[in-house]
Amino acid sequence: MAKVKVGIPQGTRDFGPDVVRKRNYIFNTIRNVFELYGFQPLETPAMENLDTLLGKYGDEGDKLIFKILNNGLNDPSNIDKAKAAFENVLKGKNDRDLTERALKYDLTIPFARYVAMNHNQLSFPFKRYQIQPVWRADRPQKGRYREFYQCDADVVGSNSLLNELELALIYHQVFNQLGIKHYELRINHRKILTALAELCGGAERMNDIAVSIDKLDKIGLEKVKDELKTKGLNEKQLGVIEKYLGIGGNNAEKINAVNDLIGANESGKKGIGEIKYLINAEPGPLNSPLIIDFTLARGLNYYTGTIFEAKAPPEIKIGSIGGGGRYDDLTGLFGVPNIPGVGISFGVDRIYDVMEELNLFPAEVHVGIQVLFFNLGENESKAAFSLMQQLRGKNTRCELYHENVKFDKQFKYAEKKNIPYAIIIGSKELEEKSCTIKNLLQGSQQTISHQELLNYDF
RNA sequence: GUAGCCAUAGCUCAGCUGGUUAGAGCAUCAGAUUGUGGUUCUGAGGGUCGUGGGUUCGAACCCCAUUGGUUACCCCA
Repeated sequence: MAKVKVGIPQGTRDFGPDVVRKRNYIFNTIRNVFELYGFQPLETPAMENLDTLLGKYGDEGDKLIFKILNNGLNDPSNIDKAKAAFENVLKGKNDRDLTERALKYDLTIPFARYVAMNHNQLSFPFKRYQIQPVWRADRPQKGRYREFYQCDADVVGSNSLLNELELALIYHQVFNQLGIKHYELRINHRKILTALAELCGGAERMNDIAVSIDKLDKIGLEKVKDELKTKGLNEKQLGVIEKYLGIGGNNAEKINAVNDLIGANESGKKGIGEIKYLINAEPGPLNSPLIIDFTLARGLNYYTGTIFEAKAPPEIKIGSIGGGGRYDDLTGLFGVPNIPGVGISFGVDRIYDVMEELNLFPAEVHVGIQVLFFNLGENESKAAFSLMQQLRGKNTRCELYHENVKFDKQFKYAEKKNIPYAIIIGSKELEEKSCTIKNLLQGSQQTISHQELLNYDF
């Protein structure tokens, strides 16, 4: 027997039964909270037209889009076109004659595309949630996969800050229900970053500046300044940056400090006002760990307002487990202007890793089958089968062992599959129309009638 | 795209500065135990040491290439 080499693509994973159960536990928790807040489900295709995705995630993002090769390239009548297209691609361009579809990179842009296509039928504000896989052609490493799930909730067609507030509360509620303590929900505002950029030579510098200051806690102040110097900032501008990065203290102190620095700027004023609203409006009961972090930038360049980032507990070096923000005009990219929106996303795969490391999955997650009927022969198993079907009718998950083998084996099977109850019907029980029920966790057993079994509380 | 580390039984790994026939634990199967598991004991199967080449009297070990995995940078969930 030759060993066939089998495998799955880099950065993808199979999920065995135990893992799927645990993942579903996370999905269900998130879905329930989304529904509680009035969001409705939506699904979009795995692939989109390449044009829909390109240019939405920045240059780095574009490189990470998985492109799908067109079919029919070997058709003789297309062969010259295909060759020319390939030449184009080698030069770093995209060519529709070679690839015109791509796997989706996130859920937000496909959602914007959906809203643009259906804005006449939708009633606004439109609140949707979406739980689907996305694909990125990244190098896999810890907490980073090429196929992973996002759980998004977005509201479009509303400028109200109430939406931001609700989305922040969703973060709290989901993480609390999952038992994840010590996570951080950091917020910032793109307009504050814009104001900073305007003080440092122009709004168009915002992305450069944001990318650099985002690295503060990783590489330190001096290196951030070095990096910005090479990007063309002068000493005076670096001074402003240094002051900005030096802002510390609690949320109120941070707001005062940033107000001194950029409060005179129009964008700055607006951004600060909105952040202030969120900090003060935040209801007390959840005792939120809402943290203002002026270095928070977030890469996706469609954000224009508040930005969120949910960070894993610091003892787990996995970074961000969710993120989101406000975008003024996402559908404008698809020809439908003036539909503002705001949304958040949960990274389920990373949340899973966090929960696994912190041992947060409840034991009940693992219980699949509740009852195993032992197989003790043809007539015995007939009786067992009939009882089993009645139990199934009462919504009890059960199974009959598939062949008549030694007890030993049947017990071990039950143990391995975490089945809490075994039901034994042998010749004796068959005769007196009873059955022996054994609690495998406690080791106790009793003989009861069929009727008692059907009313048993598993 | 750049860099480091790893690859030995189904799984986790050991294997001395290169030296006969490559080991352990777990798992699997069989028996002790024909209607009562989880413990224990006994035994068995299972490896062209990722692949290809080179150095050597001799390679799991050294060198080169290649494939796969993993971690970090970039970027990100």
